[in-house]
Amino acid sequence: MRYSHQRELILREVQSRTDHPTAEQICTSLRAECPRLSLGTVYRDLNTLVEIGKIRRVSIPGQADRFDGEAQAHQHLWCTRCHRIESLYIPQEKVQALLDECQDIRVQDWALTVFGLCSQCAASSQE
Amino acid sequence: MRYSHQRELILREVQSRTDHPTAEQICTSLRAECPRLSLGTVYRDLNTLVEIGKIRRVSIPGQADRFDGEAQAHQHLWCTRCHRIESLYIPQEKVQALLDECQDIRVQDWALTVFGLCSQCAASSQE
DNA sequence: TTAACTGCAAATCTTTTGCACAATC
DNA sequence: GATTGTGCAAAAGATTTGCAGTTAA
Repeated sequence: MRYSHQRELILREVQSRTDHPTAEQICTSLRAECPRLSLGTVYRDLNTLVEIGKIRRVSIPGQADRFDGEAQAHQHLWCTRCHRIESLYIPQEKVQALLDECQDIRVQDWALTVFGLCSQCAASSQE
Repeated sequence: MRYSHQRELILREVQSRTDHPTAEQICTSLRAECPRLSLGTVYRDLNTLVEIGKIRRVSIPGQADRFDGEAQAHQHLWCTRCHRIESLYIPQEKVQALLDECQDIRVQDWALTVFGLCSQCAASSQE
């Protein structure tokens, strides 16, 4: 794979953010320094970056995919009140204990998404 | 909510199948007994049935949503070889042990999707 | 009778793709 | 110079929605 200015910008943008942006949000932000950047290119480069394992895709039903600069496997919380995505870091051995149940299948990857209230919203909802 | 013939048909169709059909597949099947059934109605009724907890939505990135007549929480395997979805039944206490890690958030629901080879494909891929 | 539900078609939203041009190696 | 990547616009795919007519209570 050959170097590409756009792909590098997109990678840095995703890695520098913790808010799990969509392709559209990434494109809008980057147009400040790269006005000609097209949404098609952003989608193409994001797909490439996911394929080579530099970033991760976070899918929430009914919404545009979001992207996460944290390359290692972890989990996500979709806050049903403030609609933000928060990364969760459940210890790998706990996840492994769960996947060990899958005896006869061959696990390649997995995704755990929790729906509920993030710590802030949970705290503010208490009397 | 008032009774609806279409919604009842759709519920029975989803409950009677184990292949996690898409809205389109459900619509096509049901047109045999309800020729005028429209895809819009199928989507509307599926959303309603998910909301009231009678069925579950299964989302795989980049694909049309699928629906599962098994109302209770469980997990899914997306076979990367034969592209079928298989339900997994990991014991609740194992899942709970994992969710117990989420101390400060309030869990309402969760989805665990495993990507890999189903038992059939895993078996046939061995020498 | 009236409020909810449906069929139909058009609209919306997300993502991909074809193509001519530009950038990298 | 050959090939990969990009911008642009159009296309494709999934899902929602407006509206007029139908149906359940």
